[in-house]
Amino acid sequence: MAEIDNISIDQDEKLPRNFIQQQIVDDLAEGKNGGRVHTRFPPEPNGYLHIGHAKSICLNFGTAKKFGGLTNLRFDDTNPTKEDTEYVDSIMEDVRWLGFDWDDRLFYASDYFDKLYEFAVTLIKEGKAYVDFQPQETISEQKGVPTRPGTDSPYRTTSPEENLELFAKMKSGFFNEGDCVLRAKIDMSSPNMHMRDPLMYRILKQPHHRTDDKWCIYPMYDYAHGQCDYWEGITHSICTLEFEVHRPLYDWFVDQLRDSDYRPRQIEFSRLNISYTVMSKRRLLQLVKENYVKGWDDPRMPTICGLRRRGYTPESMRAFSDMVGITKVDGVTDVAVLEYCIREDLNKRAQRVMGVLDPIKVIVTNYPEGQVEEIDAVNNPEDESMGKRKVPFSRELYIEQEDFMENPTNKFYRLSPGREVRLRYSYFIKCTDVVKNEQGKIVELHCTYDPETKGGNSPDGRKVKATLHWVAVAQAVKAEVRLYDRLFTDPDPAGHKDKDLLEFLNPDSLKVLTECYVEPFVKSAKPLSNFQFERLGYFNIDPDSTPDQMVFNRTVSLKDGYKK
RNA sequence: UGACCCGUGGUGUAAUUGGCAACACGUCUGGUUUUGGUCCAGAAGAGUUCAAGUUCGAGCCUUGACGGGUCAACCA
Repeated sequence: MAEIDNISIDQDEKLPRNFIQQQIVDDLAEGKNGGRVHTRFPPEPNGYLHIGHAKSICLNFGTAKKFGGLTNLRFDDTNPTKEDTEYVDSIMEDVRWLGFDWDDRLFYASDYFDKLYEFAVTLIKEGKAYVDFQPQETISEQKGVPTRPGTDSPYRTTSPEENLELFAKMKSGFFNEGDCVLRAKIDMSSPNMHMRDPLMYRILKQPHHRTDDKWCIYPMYDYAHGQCDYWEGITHSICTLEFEVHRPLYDWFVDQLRDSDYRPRQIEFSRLNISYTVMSKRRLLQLVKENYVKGWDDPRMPTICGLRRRGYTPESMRAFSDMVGITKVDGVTDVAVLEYCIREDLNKRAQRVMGVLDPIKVIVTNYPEGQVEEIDAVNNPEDESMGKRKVPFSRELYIEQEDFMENPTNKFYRLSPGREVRLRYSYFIKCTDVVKNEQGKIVELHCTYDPETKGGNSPDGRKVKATLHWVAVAQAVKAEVRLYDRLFTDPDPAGHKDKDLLEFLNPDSLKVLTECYVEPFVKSAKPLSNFQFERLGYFNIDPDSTPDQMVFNRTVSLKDGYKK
């Protein structure tokens, strides 16, 4: 583990400084916050984390580490109507899986409910907050529109003494949901809508997943976040671009609270978008709820649990996060970059194995019936230390239907009648007969092998143009293989104002093959193990897999240089 | 018609702070190869949204346009 950390630090050193790191360098140079760097990852536990969160996790933990600082995990659980411990657990699992550790610094916004209440009381006493009994629509109307100033609430002039009493009644449950709210008294004519007397508390008579029914008033995000940062000693509060206009409010609350030079600073960066998928919790939830996918961990989902099930490694996701960079530019990253990252990682590490997805039987007519040879095969040509294994070879084999063409085109140089190819690690074979059924469909190929070519080379220096993967029929493990394609047919499915993203759902995003054959070696592997099926791609064992019925996911295909 | 933010090859980022626009992905050649993978060598592709200004010199500073985004939830 230590070794992996060192490697990632070394790589990090080579990366150019992003604008956030630059700002931290500047802050440090100015001697801010006693030279401390402390970040936090603050998800709301109302859904599963996706790869955009992974970028934020890498950014927050990575940035702090780079400057010798710390990172907290904090659940932003100020809305009991949406949150649940199910999400808390999955989020912790995902952060750990990505390779990050918050040590003992696990916090919840709900940890601060008492302090937030006390602070609200202070603001009321200072005449900076008031209880407003107007209906929601009226408050909204009074806020006006961005181009026109708002108007004051009639409750804005209530005395602090009376507000104190009213707020206490709010807390005690005297009022019903919607009767009133607590608002900060700031500036109803501010060009920034968030400064027009924002709501601090609303009444929600709902149990909270941690505080149960202790509270019936809950703080709003804007009222809670900066204060939580402050109390935790956060120095750099990194969030996404949509919070940019919240920053003056963030600063306003913190300024009311702080009593020293220390102040947390909000910095915004652009959220991650990846082509051919969507990245908002709302839309992902819709895909799950309406059964367009099989769950949050469906391997087609851009969720961390989905990508994990698909066969993505933490290393590949961290590499991806580094590669896309941090800016304030709103763009769409090509999914090919993600695919590059997992291929690069798995190329170095994945156990090679042979598997036939779309089989056609080959009879090696001059090979003795009943004979089985154990052929030596290299486990990973990129890593000699991974050693070798034995693969059974016999008279009846499966090869890929795609690897045979009765009337080959110019560029096709695999098996065809009369042509000789190599079976990987074993022998040269030559196709002598094509056996068809009554409908004219090819059902079997008859080949001869050259015993002199054992291991895959001919003593006479004869060359072949292709090497095929294969599996011996008798020893083959029959398996199900799930092939995934992009979820949407449009590079930016959520980017069309006039069209619903469901119009772009890819009907072929999942293809299940049930008649696949894999060499027996895979039987010994654990769930989620990554393999390369030679010439095809990277595959892993799905959690649905059982010893009797193995199930593989295709993580990603190999790059294919073959052009028809 | 307000405030704030953002515009650099197809895509994502860089440009040591004002000095020959670089890297990665992708694409295309060629070589090696017992994976049409990997690896190696190479190529094409932007003159930095536009315009003016400051300057010996601007992707970077200034001003103004244009284009895109965010903000008017008792969500975060």
